[in-house]
Amino acid sequence: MDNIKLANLLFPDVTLTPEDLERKYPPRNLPEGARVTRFAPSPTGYLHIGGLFGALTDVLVAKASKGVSYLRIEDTDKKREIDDGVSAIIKGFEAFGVEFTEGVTGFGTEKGDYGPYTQSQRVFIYHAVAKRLVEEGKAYPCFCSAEELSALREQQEADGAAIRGYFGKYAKCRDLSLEQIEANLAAGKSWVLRFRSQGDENKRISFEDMIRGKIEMPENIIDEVLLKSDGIPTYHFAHVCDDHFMRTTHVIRGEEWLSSVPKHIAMFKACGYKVPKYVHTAQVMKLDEETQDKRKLSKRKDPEAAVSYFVEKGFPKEAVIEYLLTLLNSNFEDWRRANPAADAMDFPFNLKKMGASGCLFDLAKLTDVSKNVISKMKAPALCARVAAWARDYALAFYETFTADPAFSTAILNIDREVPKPRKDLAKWDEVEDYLAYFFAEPEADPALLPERVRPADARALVAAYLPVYDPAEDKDAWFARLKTLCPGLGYSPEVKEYKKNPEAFKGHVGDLSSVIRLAVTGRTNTPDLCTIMQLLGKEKVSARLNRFAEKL
RNA sequence: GGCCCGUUGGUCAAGUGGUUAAGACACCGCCCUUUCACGGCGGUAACAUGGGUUCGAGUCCCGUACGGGUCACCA
Repeated sequence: MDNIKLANLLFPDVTLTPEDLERKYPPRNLPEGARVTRFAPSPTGYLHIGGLFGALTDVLVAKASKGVSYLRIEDTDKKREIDDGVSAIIKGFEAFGVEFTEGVTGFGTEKGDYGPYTQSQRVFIYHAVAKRLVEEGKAYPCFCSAEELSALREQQEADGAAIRGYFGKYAKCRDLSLEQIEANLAAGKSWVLRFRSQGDENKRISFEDMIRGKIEMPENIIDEVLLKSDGIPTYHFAHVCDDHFMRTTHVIRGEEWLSSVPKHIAMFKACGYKVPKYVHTAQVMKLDEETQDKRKLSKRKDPEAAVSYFVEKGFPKEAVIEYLLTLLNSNFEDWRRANPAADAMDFPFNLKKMGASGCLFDLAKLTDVSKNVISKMKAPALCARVAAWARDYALAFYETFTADPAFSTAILNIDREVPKPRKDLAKWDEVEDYLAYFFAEPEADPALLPERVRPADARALVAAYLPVYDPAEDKDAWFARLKTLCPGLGYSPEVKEYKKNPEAFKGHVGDLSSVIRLAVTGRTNTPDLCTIMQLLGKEKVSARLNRFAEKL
């Protein structure tokens, strides 16, 4: 068999050589130990939480080693591709502030010297490498139809074959003569290019996974498809060519790829390329409500699988990132405690600390992380974030919230910027309800009156309080004032006193403040009531107190 | 079915042959407190299972169970 002749027959127009490519994409000039990572999604749908998880790993690993991370679009499956797939991915990363040093930056735009970063634009590279492989007898054309291949599969299943696929005696086209190939080509038969595996099923190959350690598997013996009949490479071949010429040092990907590593190593070696380090990460799972089993987060069944879910709910991007980081490296929380103000992206990420088993996505924990993140924000920044979210997802609220920015900032500033700030808010979609009583008179329900306060007592309190109510009083004066009313109403001005001698009083000053809180806000719990009343103003407060008294 | 990965409290997890088996979330209790939060203190709760190896095993080896992945001209 004249391989050179075959190569020219298959790739008549390809003149570029792998050597040209080596010159075009030279080894990167990076400091010792710098890692080059890539995130390589297919534009087949929205950005998935698992995708964010993986991308974060890539970015952090590169950053911690002063290396490079890049975004490569793997659009080799035209059938599954969706129209705005690329922008969905880019937008997803933008929403969470994840930035790569290189690669695709938008629809049709990219940065970096190792491009193009979109696989459909790299066909010239795959073909140059493929041609060389044919010249060296390491790849061959296969003319089998889809029907023939599925027949083969059924046959193997019937035989109970341990290994299934296109290999050895099943590989009909592996040893076609040049004449047969020429005839097939002349007949216009479509073909794929297959890898001519040199593997031995009785031999084992071992490699090192940075998370799982040494892994041993049988050698690959399958003649995997390198180029599909449309000339576009399969994932496997694109992975080998791209990660070599983009000079990737660490291939970080989901564990679903673990079983194809022997295949990939064989291909790297056949091409004469150095095999990259492999890192197979565990999947993000969730607890299935029906079966109560852990299972992979599914795009179809789980709305929270899409990163857009968190954007819509209004989780601050920092919170989602922080939470993901706690899953990624469990010492993140310790680091955060030691570096409360540091940028999460400066966390010294350690691949070896990644868990090997799948973790459950825990919304309760995310909520906790988020409350902490929000509690540290200053009111003006918080206001801007709430407004930006509301403009997109709660327009009516946006109007009322932004009508008086100074007021909005002031009400969000209550009990904020103090040593122990409140942690009431976990996400932006809670803000509207949280602040509702500032923008509209609440419907105070008399049933929510404290146990120790009967309607008549509440009415008496309002009657006594209104004449002495002075909105100019500060918190201490405000409370002292309330205490002066207590004896006349049968309540104790001191809680301790009441506790010592409960029979002597109807209740204590706290019960009375609860009545005012209920009348003014409709709630049984709020931030500092005195400040709330000051911001509301005397007119509204008085009106609310009166209205409440009438209802009793 | 073959091959591979995984399994420490409800959840995320420290842990690399000798620990009273950390910590965080959730839950419960107490304290603080004008409410509620916050904060503080405390509590319930775990090495899937059976065999080895060893003076000693969550840690090493083998089997079993359960979960996951993979076996496409999808990634």
